Amino acid sequence: MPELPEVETIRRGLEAKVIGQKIATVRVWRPNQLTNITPSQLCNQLQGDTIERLVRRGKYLLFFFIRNQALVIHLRMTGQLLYYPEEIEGDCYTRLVLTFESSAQLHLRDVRALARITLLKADEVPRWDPFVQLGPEPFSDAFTVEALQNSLSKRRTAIKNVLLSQKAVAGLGNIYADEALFRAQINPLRPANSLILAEVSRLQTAIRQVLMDGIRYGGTSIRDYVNSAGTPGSNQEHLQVYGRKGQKCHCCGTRLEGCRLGGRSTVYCPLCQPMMA
DNA sequence: AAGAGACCCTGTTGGC
DNA sequence: TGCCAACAGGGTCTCT
Repeated sequence: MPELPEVETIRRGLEAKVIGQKIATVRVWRPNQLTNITPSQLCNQLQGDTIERLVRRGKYLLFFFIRNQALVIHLRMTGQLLYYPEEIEGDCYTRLVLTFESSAQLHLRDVRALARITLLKADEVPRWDPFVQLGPEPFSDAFTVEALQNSLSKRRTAIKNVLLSQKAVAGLGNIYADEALFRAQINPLRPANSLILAEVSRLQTAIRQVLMDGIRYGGTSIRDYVNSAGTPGSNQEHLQVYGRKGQKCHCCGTRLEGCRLGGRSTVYCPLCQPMMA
């Protein structure tokens, strides 16, 4: 559930708290959530190192350390990163705890245990395969109408599948993909390569708008999402289609329809988002 | 090569 | 009321 706006909200909340903090201990409860390292290796590598920078790329959060290391966390569905100024006992869903020398702690809490943790050399990050595959950041200069048009023109599958693939643009998940397509008035089932330039342009703008709104409202809290202080966001109050199947379109009053795409539930307005351009 | 579906996870929900 | 299947979904893997 944490998509770009949620991860960015967490990053902004954590930035002031964790930069300059030195790791005292690391505790791991689920070794299989570590992708490329054992719990004892992770502990040994991070102990005594200091967080220098906090970066978001797509839905990934990267903790860069002084000693050329980067801890990469992907929260997937239910992951939460919670900062505590003093040591505190986690609950049964606590999967990873970083304890700093100040005795502050960062907890990864994750009910479904789908979050993934990777430790890289900082200078290897740009060549890490998942990042090589990742599309442009939606707020970067690289995310142009032309770049999006180019990505979409090669794909015959449904436009929503392409948005979820992270290859045309990074950071959209099920919620913001549905919302962006609604705002751009594009049917999620449309073949990606059938979009005309005006539609691609609307989509590029809509993607930036829905993500910007998501950040402005502190993220979307449907089920599990809270920020690093444990506070929910309010963007769920502003959603136009996600989770509203069968309810009336805020724009035209038509009943919103649902379908499945790429294994994900999808909601759209059949009138505002027609199959033809 | 592209596209579709399974898989990992576990709490919640809906149907019988 | 109780039980169980289906569902939620991001990324990765496998198969066609």
